[in-house]
Amino acid sequence: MFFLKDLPTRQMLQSYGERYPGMDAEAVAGALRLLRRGSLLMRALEAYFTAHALSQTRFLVLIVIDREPGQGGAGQGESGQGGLLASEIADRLDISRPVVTDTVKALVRAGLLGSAPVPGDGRAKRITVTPAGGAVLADLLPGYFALIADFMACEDEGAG
Amino acid sequence: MFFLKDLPTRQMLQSYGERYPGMDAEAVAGALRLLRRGSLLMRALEAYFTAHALSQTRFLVLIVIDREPGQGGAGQGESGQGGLLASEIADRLDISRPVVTDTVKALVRAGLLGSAPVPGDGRAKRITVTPAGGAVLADLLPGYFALIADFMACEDEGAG
DNA sequence: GCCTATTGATTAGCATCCTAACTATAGGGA
DNA sequence: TCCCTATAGTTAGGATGCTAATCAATAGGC
Repeated sequence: MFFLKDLPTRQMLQSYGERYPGMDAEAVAGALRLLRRGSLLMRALEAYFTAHALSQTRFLVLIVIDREPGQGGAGQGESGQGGLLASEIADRLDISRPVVTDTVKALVRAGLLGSAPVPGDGRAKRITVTPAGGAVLADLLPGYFALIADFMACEDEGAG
Repeated sequence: MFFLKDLPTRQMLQSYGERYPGMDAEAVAGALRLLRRGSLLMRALEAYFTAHALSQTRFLVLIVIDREPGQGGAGQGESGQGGLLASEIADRLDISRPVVTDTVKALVRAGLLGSAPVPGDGRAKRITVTPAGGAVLADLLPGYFALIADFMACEDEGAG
C-alpha cells in the first residue's frame, strides 16, 4: 500500500528536480499516480472482501484454483485432474509459501476449499474448490466487477 | 498488495463476461493491470527502503514532514514554524494514528526525527526532521528517483 | 542399498497494519 | 465551578505479510 494522500505538485517536483539533477519529474509524477490509484482500488477491494468475510488474498486463492482448466471435467494441466498444489498456488500468486499454508488452512476450515493427499507423492496435497467455495465466488464476483467498473469510470480518482 | 502474477487472458475475461452479464471486461482488465503494476513498483520500492534500513512508511513520514513549508525558515502553515503534529501526519498519509505513533517512535529512536511538546497544548507534540534525518533523505532520494525512472521506462512490466 | 540434494509443506519469530478502547488535555455552556 | 464533548496520542489485541529454519518424502549417484 502507498499511503501518500496528496501527491506532490508539479512545482514541488520541479524543485526536487533542481536539487537532484538526475530526476525525471514526469516519471516520478506518473509513478506516484500509479501507486496512489492502485492503493485506493486495493483499499476499496479489501473493504469489499472484508464485508463478505474474505480478503483479497483468500479471494485470489479461490479464483486461481477455480480458473484452472480441468476443474470440473476434462482434467489435465501440470498437476492432474483439477485443483492445485500449495506450491503451484504460491507460484501463481507471488505470495510466500507460509502465507499459502495459512490461507488455505483458513479456507478449508471455512469449507470453501478441500484438501486431499496426492496419490503418487506423500508430501503434496491437492487443493480444490468445494461447491460452497464456488458458490461464494459466484456470489462475490458481480459485486467485485461492479466495484471495479465504478472505480475505473472515475478517471481522476486519487490523482489529487 | 495485489498478488496475482498472471493476469487473466482476454479470452478468460470474456468467458467471465458471459457468465456475469454486467461485467465490463475492459475495465476489469485495466484495473488488474493497474493493481499488478502498482504492486510490482511497491515491491521494488519496499526492497529499496529495506536495504537502507527504512520502509516505505517511514520514508513517507520523513518526506511529508520535510516538504512542509517553513521547515527551515519562513515558518507558517497550519501548525506553526516547521514540523507536524502526529495527527497532521496521519491526515496527510492515510495511515491510522497508532501506526503514526509507532513509526514516529521508531524514527525518533533512530535519530531521524525529533519530538517536542507544543507550548500552548499539553496533548500535542511537534515532530520535526533532524539534520540526520535530512541527510538520510538526501542520501536515499537519488536512488529512489532512479528506481522509479527505471521502472516507468519499462512500459509492459507486470502486464503479463 | 545408502548418502545427499531437492522439493512440498509447515513452524517459529518478527514486522507492520488495522480497529476499538483508553488516558489526558482543551474548550464551551449552565 | 462543574460537566459534557471534542481532540491528541497511546495501548491492547488481532490479522496478515515476510524470512529463516525445520520436517518429511522423493530422486539421483555410486
